[in-house]
Amino acid sequence: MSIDVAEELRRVGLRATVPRMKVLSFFLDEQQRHFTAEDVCRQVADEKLNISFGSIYRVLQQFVDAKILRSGTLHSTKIVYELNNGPEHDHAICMSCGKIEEFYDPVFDARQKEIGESVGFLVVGRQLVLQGYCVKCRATAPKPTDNAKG
Amino acid sequence: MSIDVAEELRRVGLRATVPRMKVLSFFLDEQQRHFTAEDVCRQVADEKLNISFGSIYRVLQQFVDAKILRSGTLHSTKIVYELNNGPEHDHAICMSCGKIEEFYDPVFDARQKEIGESVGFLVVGRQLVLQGYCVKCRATAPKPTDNAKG
DNA sequence: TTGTCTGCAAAAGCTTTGCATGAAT
DNA sequence: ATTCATGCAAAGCTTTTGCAGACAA
Repeated sequence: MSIDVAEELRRVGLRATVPRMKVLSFFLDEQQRHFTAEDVCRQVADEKLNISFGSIYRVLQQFVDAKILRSGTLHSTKIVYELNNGPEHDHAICMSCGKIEEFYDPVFDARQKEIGESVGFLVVGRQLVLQGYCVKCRATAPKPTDNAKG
Repeated sequence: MSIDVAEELRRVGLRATVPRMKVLSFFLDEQQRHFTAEDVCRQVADEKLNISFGSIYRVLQQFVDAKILRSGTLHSTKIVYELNNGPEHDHAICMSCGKIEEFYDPVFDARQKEIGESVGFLVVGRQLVLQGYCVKCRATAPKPTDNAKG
């Protein structure tokens, strides 16, 4: 795994340092896809290796610039990072357990262009997060009152 | 104007204090609709009256709780507040000048429910911001390269 | 009077940055 | 050897909170 990530790093013009390789390996290995800087720092540093918060933030931002990662905000104001592989998508987040589902809907793409035109905007992107309750949380605590907007 | 806001405040169970009346009056008077706490503090305090940041934040949050205001994040990570009047809507923001347009689209409402079902979520709300360029900025600096996601 | 609110200032939470040491090429 | 990256710690920025004095009812 080390060789792969080292080459990938050099490919995008970054030196193959330990923190960078650890962070990239972490994203490539995990089943989960969405992590905050704190998540990454905790997971990457636990193996007796100390990697500072400053480096984590710097590396994550460099990876976003290099299109290795994408960043955004989902739950709170914390920045969430995910691998920039696979197709464009939006997110649905469970307000009870935090579970995140990704989805892609062509209807949104089409409508956002039309809506932009109706208000005189050339739309080039969007930030869309659906808030709700996943199957499991609906079963255990079905409380579909109106918590959020919409 | 003072009488109105004082009564409105008491109606929602809040004492009619100077900071609260000033803040509410500010939102009611302005043509613009979207303000950060810093915006409000700057605008409300300039008239020789000193209102602290602490109070601004407390009052804004109380107004959100009382359904007088709505809050969310549009541009940055700063919280943006708007009057909770008129219908539900989403926002389009110009990435060049910051201009904000509000819109409502029933297609989104319908689709978000269907999408939720397809991933097993009961969707109760959403956070949607379209990013683009307004008419004016398209005219002066038409640079529709791919800055943002989508 | 009584309970609430304010201004001040300090703290909290997340992220960024300066700097000297240390590592990659 | 040179250039760049790291760890540490301090600062930045937005928002929250504790507290004593002040105000609304």
